[in-house]
Amino acid sequence: MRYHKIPDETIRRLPIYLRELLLLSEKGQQKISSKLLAEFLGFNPAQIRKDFSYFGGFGIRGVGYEINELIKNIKKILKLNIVRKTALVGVGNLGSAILQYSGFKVYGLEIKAAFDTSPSKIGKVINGIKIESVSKLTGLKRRKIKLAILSVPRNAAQENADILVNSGVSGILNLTPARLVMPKNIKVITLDIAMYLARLPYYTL
Amino acid sequence: MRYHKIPDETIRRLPIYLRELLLLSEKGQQKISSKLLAEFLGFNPAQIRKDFSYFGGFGIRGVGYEINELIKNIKKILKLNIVRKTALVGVGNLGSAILQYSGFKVYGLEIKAAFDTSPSKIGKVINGIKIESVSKLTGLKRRKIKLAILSVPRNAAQENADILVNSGVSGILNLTPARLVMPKNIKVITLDIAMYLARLPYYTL
DNA sequence: CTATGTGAATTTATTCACAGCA
DNA sequence: TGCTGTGAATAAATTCACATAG
Repeated sequence: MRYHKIPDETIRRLPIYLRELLLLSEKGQQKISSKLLAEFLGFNPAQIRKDFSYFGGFGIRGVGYEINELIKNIKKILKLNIVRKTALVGVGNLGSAILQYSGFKVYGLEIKAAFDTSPSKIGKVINGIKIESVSKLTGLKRRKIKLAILSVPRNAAQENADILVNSGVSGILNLTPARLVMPKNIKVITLDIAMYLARLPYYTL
Repeated sequence: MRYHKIPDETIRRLPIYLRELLLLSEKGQQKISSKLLAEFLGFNPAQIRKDFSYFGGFGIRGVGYEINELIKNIKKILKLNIVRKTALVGVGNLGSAILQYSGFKVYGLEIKAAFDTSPSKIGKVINGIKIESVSKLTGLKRRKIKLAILSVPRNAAQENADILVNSGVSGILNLTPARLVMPKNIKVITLDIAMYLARLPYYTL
């Protein structure tokens, strides 16, 4: 295979494939074709094959893909082949829902620390995680936590993001509606739930 | 302007513009140029102008855009110019966080009803909304609620989505990791938080 | 024969560059 | 002059179509 820059869209789809494959694996499936996987996901089979081909291709011609092998490969690409420790900053309504959310596990993501400013929350334990003061954020470097979920109020977002970066965090899932200004070696993915709901009326009403 | 199919990507960006413009308006700003708005959002100015041009263009040459006018126009395009009533199905951790989330208001979205199966939750009031039995979902048609947020367990997702469609809902924000099979006049936007976090390690670790 | 892997073709989205209007 | 609106150019992503390997 010749050199190709890997499209961002391909990376965006990998976790979708992974989720479906994990489900199939759980059901005891061993093999899958691009055609069938595409049908399950509503994608085009060529797109699936092309996505995998950027990484060398994981299939067997005439046969298809071995599901567990494919899972291993995608996890490796996404660097999810080892457990990734994550910190949560801001244990409000959304934050505490996230602390209790079980959907991260399948991806090898584990929330290992939670922080808040409110004295009434500090010390409380949610889902086995003791809430710490945000002043303890600097300890993330020592604890080798490189990922963070930010769910503080909007006006505290930039400030806390800055602290996270200073504490060695290099990837932030920003659940606030704030635009974060960050050094460009830091990856920020912003996810404002309201913005998704706001697109629905256009299509349907 | 000649006829153009409006790109989905344009629609995806409109709520981003709207959010920023609302913020600027709040701060008392009156006018904005595509150049400045682009700078705020990290976009290309031509893209912003082109996005607006699909709808006829809202600016004044040599001057820029009148912020409040632009807000009005975007809201109209997104059909957010009147309050859109939304139902929440599934009042678990995530669901109750959403019931208490204040970020929908700026878009004219209001959660007006919440449903769950659990007898221990039915009748409870969260943020002014009384939780009803899912058996009451059929009443959505009468109550003219056309949008829904689905945050039930994965294995209950399809079933509840079907009920929603039968109750007249035409747009669903699917917060479960389930693939929903729906008639194609129903718009589903799926948002699995874990999938966003799962992309971070690729970029940064 | 079957289903992958991949150049080529096509479609879609972004950016350029400038005409046109306040 | 200054900034919009927009065709044209470019870039990116998707899909086709087929050679190739099992």
